[in-house]
Amino acid sequence: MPELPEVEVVRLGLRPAVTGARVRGVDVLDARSLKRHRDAAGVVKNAADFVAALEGAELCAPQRRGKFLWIPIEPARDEVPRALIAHLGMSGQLLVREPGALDDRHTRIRIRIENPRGDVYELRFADQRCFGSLAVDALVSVGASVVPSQVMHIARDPLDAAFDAVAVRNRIRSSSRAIKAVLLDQQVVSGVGNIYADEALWRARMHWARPASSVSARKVDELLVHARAVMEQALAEGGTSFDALYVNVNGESGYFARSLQVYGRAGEPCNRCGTVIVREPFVNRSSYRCPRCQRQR
DNA sequence: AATAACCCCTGTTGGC
DNA sequence: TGCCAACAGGGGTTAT
Repeated sequence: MPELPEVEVVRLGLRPAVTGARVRGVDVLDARSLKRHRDAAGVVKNAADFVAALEGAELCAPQRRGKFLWIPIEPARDEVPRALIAHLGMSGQLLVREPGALDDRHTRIRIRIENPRGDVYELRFADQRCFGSLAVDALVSVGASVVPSQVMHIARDPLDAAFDAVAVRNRIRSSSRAIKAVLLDQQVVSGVGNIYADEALWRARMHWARPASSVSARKVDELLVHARAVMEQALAEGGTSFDALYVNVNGESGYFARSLQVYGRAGEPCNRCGTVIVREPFVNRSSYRCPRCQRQR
């Protein structure tokens, strides 16, 4: 999927179009894209309920934690605060289009909005693989923050001002799992996916399979600094696009793919030492690393 | 409790 | 040319 930088690019793109806008109509073309639209017991609610929850709603500025995106709804009196939440999964896109613009492939849901200036846009959720979803979810308070109930268990991400690097480092080091598996665990640190995990590990010169508990505190701190740095850099370059699956709200690709050091570069030389990058199986996916810079030890 | 295995989907690509 | 397996950036649930 879109990982943190890609989701943040989408959030920034949505902001001017949706902040203060009012929902004028909703079309659910494929209810599979509402699998996260559930009641408190976790039972999926129907499309009509989703539409009713959004019709006429006033949207606030979009928020993000890790790879989750949400748009709080201005609450009516005596109503539970709620938000339109989005997870892009592996192939989800949120596009802002002019009304009547040419159809986007795999469009599953359309939301027509009108902003305070009277501009009308069509917010489109397109998703090839249907791993992503939209939903309307209750907002709940967790400590100092307010997040959708489905995001409660998601840890803060490295770009969050309240990210506690020391606590996260200690949590990482308390696990016997492979360091990469822990880095990908959204309940430990959120926002990092397969691409940026590999890139951060390369920058830290660390083998993905090292037991997290065997890595020194200093090295874990370093790894987290690299994870944050690589995601910030990717964000500045508009995110990573390998193909047309990840795009911003205008349907445009990001430029960070050209800056990747290991991900997707099997057979190519490491830019640090010239050794050929290898691809290794890792939980039904792949890990890329430099065999010389990132040795297991 | 923590961890591993498997599930959800569709489309593209590369080897035979 | 055609077929089929492998693969693709996700999270969640179930089993161990």
